[in-house]
Amino acid sequence: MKKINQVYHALIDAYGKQGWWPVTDKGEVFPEYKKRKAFSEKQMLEVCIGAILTQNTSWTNVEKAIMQLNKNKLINVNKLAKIDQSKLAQLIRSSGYFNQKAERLILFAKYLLNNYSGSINKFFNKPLQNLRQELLSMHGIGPETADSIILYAAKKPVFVIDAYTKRIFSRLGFCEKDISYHELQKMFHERLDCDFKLFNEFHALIVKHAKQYCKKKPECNNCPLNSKCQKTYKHKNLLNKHDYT
DNA sequence: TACCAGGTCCTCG
DNA sequence: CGAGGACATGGT
Repeated sequence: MKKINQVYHALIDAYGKQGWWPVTDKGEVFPEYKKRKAFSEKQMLEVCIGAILTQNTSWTNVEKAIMQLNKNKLINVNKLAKIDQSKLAQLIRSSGYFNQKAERLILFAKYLLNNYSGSINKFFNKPLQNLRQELLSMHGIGPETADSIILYAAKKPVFVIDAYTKRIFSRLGFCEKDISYHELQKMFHERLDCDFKLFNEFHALIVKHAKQYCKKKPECNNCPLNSKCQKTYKHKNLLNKHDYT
């Protein structure tokens, strides 16, 4: 079995299934995505919104913002496309960078409205690569946000790379810490079965593990990947900050 | 108190 | 290209 699969199974054993993406329902934020047969348009839009709002921001801050949007019935393409930008910015204040993000949400909604009659389903009903190119062409949507939307909202198989992925897999010795987004994504695509459920679960586990053990300042005691890690940080108290990578 | 958090865009060299 | 800065809140 490939080493990368061993890492996946070790994470599953340690944390169990994560069941991402977190979605809200009736204005409440649920920590887990309940097993539904298919996302509604509203739920898909909420994932897209969450993907944009969580750019370099903690998810708890994003949850507060999404609850505000829910309260104001703004998880809706038509309404988002029309709302005053400064008003939207205040509603999503908790998610940080609120002026930028308000602009990005409105641009995203307007794009759907102008090109797909506001239908996310229509937009997602495109080949993965075309969808990805279109997402990347939008202002404010870079590779991670695009891939999060493709994987968690459109449910198509692309591996999401984020700061956590780089941190964990460089520490494991799979790559350099400054590897490019594209290169690291290629590593996962070449080594894993092309299965959106696998990509979904794996990435969610990476986030879980990065928050629990493989933090910026790693806590290597009892780390479930300890035996597979090249950097055990056994003497972490003696390390300088720059050695944490 | 300072640092951190599921990035992206812009500007410069 | 790539490095560096701007964007901003809330939790620890």
